Amino acid sequence: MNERYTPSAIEPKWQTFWDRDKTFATSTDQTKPKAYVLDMFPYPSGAGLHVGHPEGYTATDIVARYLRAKGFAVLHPMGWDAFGLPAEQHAIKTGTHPRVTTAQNIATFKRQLKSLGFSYDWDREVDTTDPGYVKWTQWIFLKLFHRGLAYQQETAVNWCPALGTVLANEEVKDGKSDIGGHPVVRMPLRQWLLKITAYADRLKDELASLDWPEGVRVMQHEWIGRSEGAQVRFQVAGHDAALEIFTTRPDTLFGATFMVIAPEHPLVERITTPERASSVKAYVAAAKNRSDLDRSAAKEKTGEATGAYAVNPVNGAKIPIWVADYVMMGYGTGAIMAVPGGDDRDHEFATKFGLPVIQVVKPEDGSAVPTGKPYTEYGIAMNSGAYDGMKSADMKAKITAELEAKGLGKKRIEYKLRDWLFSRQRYWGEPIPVYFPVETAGDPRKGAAHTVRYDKPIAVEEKELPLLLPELDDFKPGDDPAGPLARAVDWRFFQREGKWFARETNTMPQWAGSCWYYLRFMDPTNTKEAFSKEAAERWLPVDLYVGGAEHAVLHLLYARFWHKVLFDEGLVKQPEPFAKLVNQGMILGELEYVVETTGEKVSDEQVEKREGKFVLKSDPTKVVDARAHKMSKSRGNVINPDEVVNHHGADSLRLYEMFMGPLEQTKPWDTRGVIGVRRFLDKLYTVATRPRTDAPPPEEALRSLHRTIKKVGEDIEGLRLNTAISALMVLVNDLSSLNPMPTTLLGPLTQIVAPFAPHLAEELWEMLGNTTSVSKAAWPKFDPALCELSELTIPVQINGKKRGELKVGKGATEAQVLELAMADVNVAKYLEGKPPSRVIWVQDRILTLVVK
RNA sequence: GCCGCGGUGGCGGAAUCGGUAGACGCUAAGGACUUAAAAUCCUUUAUCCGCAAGGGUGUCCGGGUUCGAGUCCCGGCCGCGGCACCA
Repeated sequence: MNERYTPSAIEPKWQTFWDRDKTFATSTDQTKPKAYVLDMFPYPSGAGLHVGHPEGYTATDIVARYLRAKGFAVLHPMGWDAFGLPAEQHAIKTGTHPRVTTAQNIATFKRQLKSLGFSYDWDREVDTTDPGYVKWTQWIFLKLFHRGLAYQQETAVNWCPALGTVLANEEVKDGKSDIGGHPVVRMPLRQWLLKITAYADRLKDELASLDWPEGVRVMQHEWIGRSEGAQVRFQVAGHDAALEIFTTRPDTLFGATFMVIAPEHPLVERITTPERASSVKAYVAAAKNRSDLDRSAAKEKTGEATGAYAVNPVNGAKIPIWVADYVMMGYGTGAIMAVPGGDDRDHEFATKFGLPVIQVVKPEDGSAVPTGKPYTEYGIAMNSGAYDGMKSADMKAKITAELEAKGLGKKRIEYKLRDWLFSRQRYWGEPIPVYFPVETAGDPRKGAAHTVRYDKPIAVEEKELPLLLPELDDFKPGDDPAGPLARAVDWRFFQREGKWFARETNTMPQWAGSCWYYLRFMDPTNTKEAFSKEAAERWLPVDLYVGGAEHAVLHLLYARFWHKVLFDEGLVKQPEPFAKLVNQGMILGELEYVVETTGEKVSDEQVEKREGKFVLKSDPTKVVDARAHKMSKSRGNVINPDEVVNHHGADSLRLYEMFMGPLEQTKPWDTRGVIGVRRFLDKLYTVATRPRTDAPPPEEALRSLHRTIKKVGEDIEGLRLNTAISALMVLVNDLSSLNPMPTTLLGPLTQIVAPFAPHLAEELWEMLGNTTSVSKAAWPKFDPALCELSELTIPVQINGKKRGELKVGKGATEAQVLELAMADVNVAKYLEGKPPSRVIWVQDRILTLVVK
């Protein structure tokens, strides 16, 4: 036994033990209740683990260890989201195969995770790039394909020349790629899409059933963006053509003073008058070439009149049709009726181009609408013929029904959600398991002229899965939007029954593997199925899912979509995969102090606070900005968890990250703070290794123990891990004066420390003479009677101000406490001899007296 | 602009149901031990007046409800995150 706590000796010992003993193998005991505790699995980057990873992982580890001790069969797995761009980029630069890089990175991540003592069942490790996993990702794709949920389309896509690939709308920010920040342009390309819109309503409605952060639910709700309105037909004057528009406000039809159609609208050319043709043509051409960056950066409205007019179906008014890029082809019908009296954007446009504005809705409360501004709320109809005086909502329903009766319109529901662009022109992803007939006279592998019939896709047979990637030496995308796989001609083209076929050269996006990994964890070695029905029934849904808020929409929406498809296939019985979701907050770098005027960095010792602001001690006129920033290589504020482990041990790192503050909160790292939890472990070690006695413990110590057992359990269940650790510190402080140490206290103490600092707990547990892991022991029970303080300090308030304190036994009655209070000198001073006019006694908490 | 989250000592945070604001930890100061340093231990640490007892002030700001408000209500300010021509 060491004199002092030495994590570098203890931690490897127990990590090896857990590995050999398979301590954390998932229980197969069907009589136990189940708990599925899941982390968002990482992309194993070359940089290794950063301190953000262990935050969520420690939290779930604590929960998993606690639940095992409470008698649950716990599924707590870990794996790798290992397809993805960085490995491919690295391959392009160095020629190293992504598979090699990926394997190295996984090895690093795994070593680091193991060094932190997480209780994963490593026999269930999954790797999305493993052929045994890819097989089932492709298998699920085929399910979607056969259900008509995967289809091809020539679409204007976000082509990123620098990355040599197409990006989903979600991966483009302000016209630049989310990864790398390269420019993105629009170009038409044949693409695979998944029909997530077919599930829009279910994805929206079933959000309500989830125990998820409000913010994430709201974000998904808005992303889906359902709006109810009407489709209305406007005849184009002098043409045998009509403009179909979508509006959520058919009640403002009388206020439509012009129409706007998107530059890409099919009617643009046909209806434009000869006089306007050249201007419109130029505008449309310019709009097509404008990248997303330009479109989103442009504040000012632009547009051109087509010279054509439309007829308002409700009043026969002839109104001009304009082309403008503030109307997008991808939403609704690509055409709108513009109501400048009731819509900000239309108002701005009307103002710029001098178009008339008619107010058709007034506020219900009779208040005036400020002139020069549209009134966009619901209210009372005006300037709307026979509808004047109706409430907006009523008029909306009535006018829609009337238009429908005349065949001029109908109710319509629109979504912002678009179908999911599912193909990527990359190498390092799952090949899409589809091939196409090839029309050719020769051998296309040798360059014979050929036509690939992309319109006749054929699914790869299930028994041929997995369809693996070909070996390549050159991973460059090149200029060919078909992607690097197009160059692997021997892989791409094959003959069957004398006919030539070509494989799909697009691969799946990185999201594919992460859409269902939580299902594979339930049954990771199954070679016959993606997962068995029994496993699904045993483990679904995921009871606790912890990960970063950056996945609020994409991953979580895609995974829910796939899950619902599998639900419809009858493969899973729950409509939703993740019952409870928690986002861990980001860990920022250390606080930095910067002089506002000069930008000079200073240390916290050079700074003091005056009137709510930090200023330089040496020159208090200089204001210092104190803030923490996101960790980044360029800023040089990255904390490497390995260094913390080397210095203080994994238990200290785990404890510190949990002690910093609430799990969900963003919080700055403070290296000096680590010493606090390290001292706690040192103290615990000292207390637990001092001479012991079998004599019963003093009552106060016993009460402290029971109070802490209760609090730690409750706090873990509520994921309040910071206060749980604080409670453990209080307990150890309470026990530190006991010498010799009563043995009966040490067992439970070790057990409740174990989820947080498992290595040290195992060591102490062994010293107590146990021969099996502390994690095999049942969670200690507390005695409610021992959880309360025996003597309470009750404050006495007079007219809301605290004027005294009384020591009373728990359960003291109002009369008893009042009598004591009246006897208190200080209380008496404030009563001035008068009896209190009112006495408020909150049992065991506070006594308030009111005197007039 | 809209939506979500938040604002408490020098710092991270606690106060879970409207009931002693500042638990726990860091930092800082003083002391013990030591030849010395580190480590450890002890004391103090919201702020102002006071030797003390005690008292004043105090949870972003301004109002309100209440015996009592960090907590509830109304109005504002600031920070962070998301969305952003979606008709």
